[in-house]
Amino acid sequence: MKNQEIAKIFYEIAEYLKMDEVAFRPYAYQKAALNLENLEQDVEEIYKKQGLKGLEKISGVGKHIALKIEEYLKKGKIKYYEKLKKKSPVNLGELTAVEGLGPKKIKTLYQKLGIRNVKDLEKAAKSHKIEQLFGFGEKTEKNILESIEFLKKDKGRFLLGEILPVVEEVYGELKNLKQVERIDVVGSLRRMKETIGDIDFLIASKNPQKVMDFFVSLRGIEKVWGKGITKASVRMRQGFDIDVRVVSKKNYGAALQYFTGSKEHNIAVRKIAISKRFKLNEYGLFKGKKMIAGRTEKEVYKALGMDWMPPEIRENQGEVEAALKGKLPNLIAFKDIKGDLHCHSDWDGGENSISEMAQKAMEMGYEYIGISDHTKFLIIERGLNEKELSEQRKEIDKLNEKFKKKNLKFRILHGAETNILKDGSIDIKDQALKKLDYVIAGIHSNFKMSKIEMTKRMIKAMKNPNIDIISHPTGRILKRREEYEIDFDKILRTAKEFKVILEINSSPYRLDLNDRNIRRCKDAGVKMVVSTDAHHKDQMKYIELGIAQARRGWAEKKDIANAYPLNKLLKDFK
DNA sequence: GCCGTTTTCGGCCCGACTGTTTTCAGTCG
Repeated sequence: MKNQEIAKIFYEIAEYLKMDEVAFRPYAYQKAALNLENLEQDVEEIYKKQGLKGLEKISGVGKHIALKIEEYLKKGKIKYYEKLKKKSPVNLGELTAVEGLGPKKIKTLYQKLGIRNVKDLEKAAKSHKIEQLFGFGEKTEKNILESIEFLKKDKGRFLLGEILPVVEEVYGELKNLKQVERIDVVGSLRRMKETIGDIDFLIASKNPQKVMDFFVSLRGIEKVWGKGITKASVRMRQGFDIDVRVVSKKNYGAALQYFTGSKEHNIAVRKIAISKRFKLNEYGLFKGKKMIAGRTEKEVYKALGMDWMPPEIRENQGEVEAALKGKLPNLIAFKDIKGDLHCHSDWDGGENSISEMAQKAMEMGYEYIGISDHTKFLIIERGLNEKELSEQRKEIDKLNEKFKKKNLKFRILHGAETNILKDGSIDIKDQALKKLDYVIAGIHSNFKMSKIEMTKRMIKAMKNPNIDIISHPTGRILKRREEYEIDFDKILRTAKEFKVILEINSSPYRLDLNDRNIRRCKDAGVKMVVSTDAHHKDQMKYIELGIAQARRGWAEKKDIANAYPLNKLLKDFK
């Protein structure tokens, strides 16, 4: 599927146009990119079946952009984009990721200092060439260096949500090969880590050579690092590597266990094997030369006196001990989720109407959806004021009335994602908050406060008797922005005392709370909610990412508020 | 460059914050 690739190019075109101070056109490209990104159908399929007319039906795509999509599908590149790139040959993806750098500053840096990428940027900053530029200064230079340091830490890792669609595609193609008896995603992807270094597949086959030949001929491969009889490694066009390993069926379970990891988990498990005078490797569990387990993962763990455990918790964080004692947690799963409580509608500039969002929620098998649009402080997101909230209520009541008449067991809850202002107050009056079914509060401004001030600010908001949920509690953006400074233990104590629920935000760019904080939350007895923060109905599918992090944090059904049926949930809300 | 219960032109989300340029451009959300 080329949707993401084309979207990425359109985003870059938008940035190039902004560099040249072109008005409005950048936003047209951005909008087209957003809609392509969230499109469920393959844009290539649409083009094959309906041609240019079909492309133009995509929201935000008109005649000219449709032609550019066609050009990419036919020739693999877009002339217009190549021309822009030639004019300013800078690595936009890299440079815009640096905090404080936008198209204008990037343009100046290129024109005055010839800076094309982060490497050039770092060199210039370290030799204090940047602070001398007009419009730049000492602080900007320092911030640039700090931001580069942060980006370096995450280098080479990709977001789980970015990679999953590619994985599904490759998985599907390999699975269809008749020589493939079994195939699994292994490694950190099977463990659903928030960022992924590379993609690993394990395959069972009697004819490894055939599988290898097929694998290295897949579409989208840029370079083959190595190809042997049972092992191959390639670089994909999108910049990450895929490794494939083929084993025979009788070793499959042991290999699955071995390649899933984590390394720390495997070391702990192997120590147990040694203590029982066994040897564990990727081919099986051995007593002397005799293989005593290896066909399935379960068999391997069982032979070691352990229960099988979900991949998400294999991080040597106590799961080995729990598995030995038969005390593994019963992890939350998608089937337990009854509704999504953080969804935006077109009232605040989201893509879909309340009714469309509700429809999607029903399709997902939910009992309820919570509409929680931004409130007035966030002007850019068309935040709602008190009056608009009460108008929105009327629309929601009407829709609920309709569902009742149709005997549908489904309900829309009226919430809001309010803003925690600098002093900890909420941007909506208490009177209006009381009328909502529930209230979310989140920090969307002033991220760089001292730890003490930030903790005070958050706690003040949590003590507001109308606040039920804190959204994206640590404020991080993966690979982009660090968490703000906050005393998380104090936050947990306050959450417990004032019965505030903390959100696990499922956006692929946030995943906030993260796995470790989820575990802390659970251990502190604080309730959580898994939400998507969807600004488009198709983003509701990201719930899987949030659930995966919840599982990594050992969360069970009882820990997750939106695993509760509606009546119990409403009782818990203030 | 897109879009249309003000439809083929004329709009298109805009205020706060930061750092630096002493009056505001650029970035962020």
